[in-house]
Amino acid sequence: MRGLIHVVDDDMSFRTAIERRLKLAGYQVATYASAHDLLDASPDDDQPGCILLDVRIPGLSGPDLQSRLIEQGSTLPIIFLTGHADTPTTVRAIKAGAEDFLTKPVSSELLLDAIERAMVHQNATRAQRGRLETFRTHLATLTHRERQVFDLIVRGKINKQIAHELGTTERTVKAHRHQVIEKMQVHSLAELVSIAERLGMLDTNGH
Amino acid sequence: MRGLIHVVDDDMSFRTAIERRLKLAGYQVATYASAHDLLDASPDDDQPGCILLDVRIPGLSGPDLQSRLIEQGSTLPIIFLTGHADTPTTVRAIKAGAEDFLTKPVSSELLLDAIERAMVHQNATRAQRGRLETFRTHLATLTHRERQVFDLIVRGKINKQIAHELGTTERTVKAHRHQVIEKMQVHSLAELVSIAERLGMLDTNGH
DNA sequence: TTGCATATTGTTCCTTGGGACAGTCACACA
DNA sequence: TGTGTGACTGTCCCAAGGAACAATATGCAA
Repeated sequence: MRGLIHVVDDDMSFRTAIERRLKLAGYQVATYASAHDLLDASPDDDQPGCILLDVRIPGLSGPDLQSRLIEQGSTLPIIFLTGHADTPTTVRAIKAGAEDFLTKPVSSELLLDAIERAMVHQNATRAQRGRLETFRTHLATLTHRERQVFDLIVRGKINKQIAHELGTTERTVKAHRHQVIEKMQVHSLAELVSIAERLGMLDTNGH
Repeated sequence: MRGLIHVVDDDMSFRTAIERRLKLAGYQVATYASAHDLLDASPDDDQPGCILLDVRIPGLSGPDLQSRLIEQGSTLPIIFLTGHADTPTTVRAIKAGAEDFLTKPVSSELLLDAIERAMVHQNATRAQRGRLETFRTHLATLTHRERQVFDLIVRGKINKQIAHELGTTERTVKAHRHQVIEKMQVHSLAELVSIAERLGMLDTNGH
């Protein structure tokens, strides 16, 4: 089992043919006749796999589906595979983060190469995403006050300043600060800042 | 003066025509008959502007020139403008960071829109790049020892640990640490970590 | 009403960070 | 040989972070 390929195409004979080729290469395959069919199935984001997507399909178009998936936070790589490639559509798709854009008919070599790249890429980002997810989860457990303290800590404020800004005492800030490093499960201020930076919580100007 | 557009195309009549159109729109224009001509001129990276680039040109091709410029650290936005757009070339160009990929003939509206987007994008990244450049400059003034201390500081190590790892005393580390915050011109550990993170100096795993 | 979470604050003690002041040693360069 | 720089180290002292032990007040849910 090397991964699950989601094939979205309205042409049933094409779906059947591509499914056969992909299964021969060792992949699992799920086929969908429309974008909505895939949305309804809401494929697992974290499992190895990718989406093979036609551009022109009845109902929601390929790029439309791409937009939806992005909105939903999906990170399944998308490979477009279409018989009608025009430059603006290609550009938009790639800019929106599509893994590749291929034209029918496609050689097995090209297709499998693209899929392999997609898998590698997905793999590389999965771990990273997992860590960020963990951070966000921990962050969500902070109370409002703790979160305020967190924000000021990672901006380099010292307890005295934080206490002043929040209209409380240094002692109280210490208590919250303790809770923050506890809940975020870090061992140093440096880790906390690093996390905040990765989550885009620090202004690019900042200092 | 809204910006300087570098037009690279082997077709002189095209260069002349596009130059006229761009100047009408208020842009400055520099034209080049080949990729090497542009490389020789080595256009200013920080000035507002972008590159209008044909794909098929004698000698170094458009995508080849793009690669070269990327290697050289150029950040001038590149807009491809070609009469022969094929999907693989389009995909590669956009993936490599091209701002847009247009086909000849191009309407003034499309072209000027693309240029405007390129300028906005360049503007947004220029400030960010400037800051990073400043950081790198400061970083370069650190001595070897200071740099070692820097690396350990931003990983959350405390002076005692740093001293142990470097086989020196806590007092010495303090001295280097002082130099580091001095030379990097920051006011807190948080800032230091933030900078290190932005410069990609912290492992994505790290902790 | 009772129990829990949250926010708050205090005292004491220890560790860590950081400034001030001072000094040694090695090495490269004029 | 004198000068400068970088690395190294020491003492004294103060500021800041953090743990331990303790306590009060509020509001919400079982």
